[in-house]
Amino acid sequence: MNGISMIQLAKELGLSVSTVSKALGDSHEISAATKKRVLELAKKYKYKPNPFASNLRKKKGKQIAVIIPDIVNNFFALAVDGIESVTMSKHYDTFIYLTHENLEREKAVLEHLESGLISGLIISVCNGREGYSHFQEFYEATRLPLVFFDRVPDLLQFPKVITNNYESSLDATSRLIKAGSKRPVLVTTTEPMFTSMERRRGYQDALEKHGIVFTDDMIIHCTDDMELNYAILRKIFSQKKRPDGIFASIEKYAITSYQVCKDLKLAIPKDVKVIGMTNLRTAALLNPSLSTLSQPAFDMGKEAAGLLIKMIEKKSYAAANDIIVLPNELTIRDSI
Amino acid sequence: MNGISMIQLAKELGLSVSTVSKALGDSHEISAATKKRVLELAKKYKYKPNPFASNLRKKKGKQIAVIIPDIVNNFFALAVDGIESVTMSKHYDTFIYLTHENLEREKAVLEHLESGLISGLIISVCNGREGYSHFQEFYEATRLPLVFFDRVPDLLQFPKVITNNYESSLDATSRLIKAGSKRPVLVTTTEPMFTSMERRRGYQDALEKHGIVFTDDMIIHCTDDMELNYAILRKIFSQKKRPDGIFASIEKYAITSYQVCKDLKLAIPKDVKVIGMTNLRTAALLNPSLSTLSQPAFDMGKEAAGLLIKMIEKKSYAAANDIIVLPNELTIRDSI
DNA sequence: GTTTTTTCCTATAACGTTTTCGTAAAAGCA
DNA sequence: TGCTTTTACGAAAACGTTATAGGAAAAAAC
Repeated sequence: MNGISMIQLAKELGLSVSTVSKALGDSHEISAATKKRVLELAKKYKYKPNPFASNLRKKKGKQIAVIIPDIVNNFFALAVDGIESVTMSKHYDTFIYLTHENLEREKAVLEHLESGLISGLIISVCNGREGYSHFQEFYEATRLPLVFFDRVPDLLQFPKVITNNYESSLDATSRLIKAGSKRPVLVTTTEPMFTSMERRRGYQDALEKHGIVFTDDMIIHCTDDMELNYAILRKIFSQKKRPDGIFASIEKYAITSYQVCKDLKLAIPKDVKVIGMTNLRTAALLNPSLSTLSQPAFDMGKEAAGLLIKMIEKKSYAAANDIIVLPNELTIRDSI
Repeated sequence: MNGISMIQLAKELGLSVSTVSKALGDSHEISAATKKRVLELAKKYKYKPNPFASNLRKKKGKQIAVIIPDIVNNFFALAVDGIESVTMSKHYDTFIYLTHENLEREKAVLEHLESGLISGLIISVCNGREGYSHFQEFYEATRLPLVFFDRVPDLLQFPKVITNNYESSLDATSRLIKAGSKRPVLVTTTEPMFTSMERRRGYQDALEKHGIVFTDDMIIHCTDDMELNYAILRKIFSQKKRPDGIFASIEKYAITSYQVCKDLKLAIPKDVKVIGMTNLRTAALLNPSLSTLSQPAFDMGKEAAGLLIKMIEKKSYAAANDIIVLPNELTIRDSI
């Protein structure tokens, strides 16, 4: 703000503002000698172009936004890390907005961003599927490039970065069964999301593949309320005919499952085998170490940001309907 | 970008642009009737002021930046969560920059931000103490408000949000000793930071208070290299005269300590008592559950953002040298 | 009924860039 | 030489706001 402006540079150099601007932009219209003079003085005064003036005139800037449900979650933190690694290297600035699974908040952020503050947007949507129209509206209003990752709106035509949720869930469930589980349950969210539906599909197909009859009570719906989740799981695992396997499709549900088993004196993996969908670094240190299906969170962020910037810089229009699928990683530890 | 502008609003209303601007700004110079007309049309067209034009003219905007070493770390993630909760409610936009403990990167970000993109800055500095001059230079160049949190440059006069590292370390160490540890060690970083120095001071004073003679080898210096840390700790705990207590002053060192004890078949807490400085949510699920000294990360973020915005909006000049101290929380579990 | 004040609005100049267009001088070419 | 082309720059308009100064009409004051 307090720095020197192009006008002052021009004055001191005895040049016009437009010449200075072009020289700094390395335009072919400017002679090498002049460019050198300009650059040197600019360096001497540590000249930095005013981004507001520049963005205003060019009608776009090098700022993007990331909208995610939560940052206190290893998956999203890793994704942001991946995004930032790209935006940093490409000299973009990254805004961050947290929705905390609140649809109204998500809409509000989107509406706020219609002001044109940014040149592109990376999103992982919040829980629930009732409405995705605000994304469409945002796009209609701004025509700005949008990239979704992980939690994507399946019905909308936007570029997406996702994982092979179906295949890897099928795989994980199969491993539970092969390890001896006769009745593995799926612990998932009450909120219907594309990702969790895919995981469920993989889970059910694995059961079918191994000749296990699926019944509705094998899907355990948990919530955002950890206390309530504990109660739900405890009740189910206190039954005589309790499950002997858990595929926890959400990070925090694996932890609660562990707690319930510990408190009910159910031995893992003898009584209950567990695989958790999680990126927790402490998975290996739990007792027993937790087998995990982990998402390539950092790479998802990287891919999403790379795609977005490509779209912003129009190096590739083809990207518009790209769907990038990255593989989840299954790590078998002592819990199965 | 594609939205309607003030000029078009003015045209359609048969008013001048300045009238529209003032009406939208709820100026007293404009009659209630006119304000109503303007507001209604603005709403109808979903008018959003162009932030670049506005910021350019006003010479400031509602954007701030957060510079932190890492986001894949519960402490910083929580802090960002706290910051965002404030910036959201105050309608500020939050940029995020990660230094990954790289001083050059930190300097580069700061220099980039000298362009005037933001109106304020929240920082937790990266490892090492050799240079803090870039912060001073940034301030001289921009005169922008700056707030540090947790990892603060002790020698610079800026507002800070920290925790009672000294007192709580003294307390934690005392608990280790009272629990029976005759020779508790401090596992800390090689990088000299204000925070870790304070923790060390608390640790040493606790030893003295309980009549335990301190020797240099009771400070175990770990690095960023997890493998190396493992080797260092393993070597020390393999000795005949091994320590019987650990105060791990950095999150990840507690985990490594657990691993080493597990592999060396040292029972926690019988053979070794452990307290870790960490915000890990899984601390309670480790085997045995880890006693923690945790930082009020979310609140630190909240306080820092609140302070910053107060300074930006000049509601309080007095904030300039504020130091806010929040208490760490000691949670005793099974590891001592 | 004149002066003063208040009310409500407009004109215009910024803010610091980028871009379009114009043009003098230099260079190329026959 | 005279013509065209290229090179290297400048003038000025634009981007969409906000702030300052001013002014006409209405209201208030004397």
